[in-house]
Amino acid sequence: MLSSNNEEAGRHLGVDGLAPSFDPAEVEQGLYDWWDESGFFQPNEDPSAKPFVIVMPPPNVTGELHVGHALFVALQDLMIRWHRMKGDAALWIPGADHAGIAGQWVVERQIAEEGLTRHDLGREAFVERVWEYMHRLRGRIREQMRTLGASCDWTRFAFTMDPGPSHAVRVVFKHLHDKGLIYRGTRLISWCPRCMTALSDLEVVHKDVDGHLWHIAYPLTGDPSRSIVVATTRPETMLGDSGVAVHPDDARYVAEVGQTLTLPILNRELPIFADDAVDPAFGSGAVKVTPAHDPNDFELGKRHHLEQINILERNGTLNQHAGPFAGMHISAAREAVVERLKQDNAIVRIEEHRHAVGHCERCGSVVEPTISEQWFVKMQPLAEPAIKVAKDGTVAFVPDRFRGVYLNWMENIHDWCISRQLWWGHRIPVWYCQTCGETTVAVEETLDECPGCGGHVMQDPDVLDTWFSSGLWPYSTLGWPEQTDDLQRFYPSDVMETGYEILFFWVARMVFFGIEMMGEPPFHTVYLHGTVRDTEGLKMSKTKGNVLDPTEITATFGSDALRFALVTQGSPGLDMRLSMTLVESSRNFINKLWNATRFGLRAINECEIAMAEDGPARPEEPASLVDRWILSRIEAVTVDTNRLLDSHLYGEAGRQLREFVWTELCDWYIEAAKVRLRGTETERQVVAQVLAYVLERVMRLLHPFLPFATEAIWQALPHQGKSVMISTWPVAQRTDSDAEQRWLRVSELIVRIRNARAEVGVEAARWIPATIHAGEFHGDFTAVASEISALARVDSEQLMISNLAAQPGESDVVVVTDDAVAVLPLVGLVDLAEERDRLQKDLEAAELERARATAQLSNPGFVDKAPRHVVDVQRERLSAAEEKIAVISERLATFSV
RNA sequence: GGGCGGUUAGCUCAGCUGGUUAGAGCGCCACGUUGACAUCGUGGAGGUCACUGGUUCGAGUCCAGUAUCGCCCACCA
Repeated sequence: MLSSNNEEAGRHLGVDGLAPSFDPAEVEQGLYDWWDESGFFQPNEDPSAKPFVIVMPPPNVTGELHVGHALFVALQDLMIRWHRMKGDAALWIPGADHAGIAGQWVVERQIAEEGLTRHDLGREAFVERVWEYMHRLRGRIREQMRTLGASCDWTRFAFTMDPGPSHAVRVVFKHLHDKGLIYRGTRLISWCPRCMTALSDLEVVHKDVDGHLWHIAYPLTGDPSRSIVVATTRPETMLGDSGVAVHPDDARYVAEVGQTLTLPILNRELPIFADDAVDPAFGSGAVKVTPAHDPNDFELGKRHHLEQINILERNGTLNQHAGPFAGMHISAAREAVVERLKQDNAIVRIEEHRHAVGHCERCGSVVEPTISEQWFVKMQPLAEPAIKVAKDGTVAFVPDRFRGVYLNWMENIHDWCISRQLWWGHRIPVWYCQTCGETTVAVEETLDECPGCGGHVMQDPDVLDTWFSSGLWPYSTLGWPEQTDDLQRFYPSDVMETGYEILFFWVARMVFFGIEMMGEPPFHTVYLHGTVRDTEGLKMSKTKGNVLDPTEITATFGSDALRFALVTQGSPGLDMRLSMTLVESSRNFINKLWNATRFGLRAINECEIAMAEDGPARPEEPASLVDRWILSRIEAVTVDTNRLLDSHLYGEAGRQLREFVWTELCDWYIEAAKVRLRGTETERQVVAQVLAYVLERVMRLLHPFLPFATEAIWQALPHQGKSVMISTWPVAQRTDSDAEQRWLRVSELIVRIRNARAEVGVEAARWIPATIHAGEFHGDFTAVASEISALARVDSEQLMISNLAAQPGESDVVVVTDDAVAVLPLVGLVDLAEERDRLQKDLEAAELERARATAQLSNPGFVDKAPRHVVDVQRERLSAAEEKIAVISERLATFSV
């Protein structure tokens, strides 16, 4: 019976040794709770420990988690577990986001099913409903995170709408307001008529749509028989026109500048004026100017003191300024206006025209630019230091190309519209006195009276853009503005790991807010992952119905399998496709690891291998070349893993570990171990020690990738350690490249013998005799004769290793490697002609090899300029090929046919 | 309009500072139950590294250009 020495963990794990095959449900059962209850998720309190902090991108509390969340959990948990094992005070702060506009929308849709709107409920009751929803979902999201194994510190869980972060929002608002960086202004903003709120530039997504360019004739007031033709893609906005602009040098219109036109339908008089901004080559060269509904025209109108005529109501219907069209929704107005213009013969021409139209990021409605009084953050002063830290590398990007993307955005930034006409979110902390008219910005949640005159105050009805509060996340979660111990110790954080799609929304804003409020950026590294797509490469979305539920995958294959698939499939900054076969093959790998340990454990327990608390000792005097080889390899892999993790190449590190376990440990070492365990007691001891050492090391290296499985397996090993997650991260011992090279010769010979057996058609189960002529490496081959015998299925009684030239007989198969010749007497099996063909193929390969090496070496530039070791490799290659050719040729010569 | 990325085996992707015969998983073919694993083993087939130039002794890797797919940014009405 295989049993665990760690009763506590064993009890929680329900693991009593390792079952015959890996069962994710069994393994993950209760393990997370045990970790959590043991306090392993909280940062190391040792004051000398270096903090390593990741602030989790708070998922929106608007739905279940999807595989995109599983990806960030996998990557962040990997980094956190790795640093925790390195002895750092690793802190991963979990949280959730109230998701302003998205959150409100979800609940609005829910009550719509009851036939209600938010106005039927009223603000207070509606907000109450949203809170209920969020409370319910919050727990669900937390459960899913736990299922995924996220080792975040739940005692520090934060929600954007909680009192602490909300207070931080008000303090920042007041700070920026007092500094003049937040202002209220009447400006042209993007308005979603469906959500009935202002949006920031980022919340407007531009889509190219096929439209038309309408050419409309505006008659001259002074001479209605003549007209100027303007071109527009949005004819309905003509209702708000207050001028027509032409280029100052445009000869066609130079005479008309200063005159006026009569606006069709409404008969308003419009001045004709000149401005450099007009492109004479586009359309008719004359542009209608609608200052209240077009960003360009807004600027133009300001320069030329034009009237701003707002034709829109908040809900997207046209107001009294639209004359006969008042009350109509703007989406219907285009057709109506065009129809009317046609009747009036004002339409001169209609062209096909493809152009970009802004849509609401959340609901997809066409966004209307409109003039409105809103709150803004003045960006220029905040952007400057945020540009500097990206340029000088204070904040690094992985992959680095996102630095440019970030800078391009920061350098062309516009002021940020932060007020939203919603009910769900942080209320703007501004109070207006009904008596004296004074405006007060308060950090308190409520203000009872006007601090100036004691009059009655009313709070601004609007709420803040949800990204305002997320932007403060790296310190609002640590108790700021109180100078808490957490804040002292854990700000700034280290790595910001998130999707590239929120680089501007979130990352950029955290940077400038962090510098402004805390005096330094909130992290030194931004690691950006890609989007998880479906098997077809399509983005997952609820409407497409191709969203994968991580908990379903987890239930079948386990969290580790999903995480390993996500981590090893991806590369920083690139999208990836996730398929079930990929998750399945990851699960298969875990099963392999599991079973390798089952094999190892038997030897370890039989030999009663002692292990210190933090793992077994490195075997001092390994008996065999295979031992030296695998011990060297595990150290090399340790070096590589460290190097790759340091360079944020997590996927590559995982793939490399998988490769090591499967190919080197299982296919070679364990296979070789099988025969050696039948050997002397000393040999058995060594094998068991090596297995213990390597397996224990592998569990630690893989723990950040496969937290559940490695813990379960590690607990089954006979040591006194408490948990692999708080064991020491491996640092490499010396490697032994001599052993690695020598074993390579042996394994190559074995592969070649197997290959020859297969080609000749020797049954797999059949043991055959062999003579190996090993020249200068004869000693190596002798030392591992039993391994060769077992792995190549050569009868050990009949295996002869000699440094004398082999004397192949008539029906022998001859296998030639760089370092050895194996002669396999296979009487009755060998077809001479086939054998000759086989050798002929080998000969051709060797000749090609020789030709290539010769070509390289006869190139004078190569020998002179290439580094010594590269040239040496070619020389060795040449002499090996020559030797091979000699041996094969000699053998071929004995075939008389 | 500007910027960025992908293009490597049938499929999904690695290939990190240029250096032997370009790798893995899945799929495919042929065998196969040795002290773990059929969620497996052994052997094998399969690639003009999108294309064209260039730099270099040497290019999948660096440079320039082309094609193609995709993404981001952008107030030409």
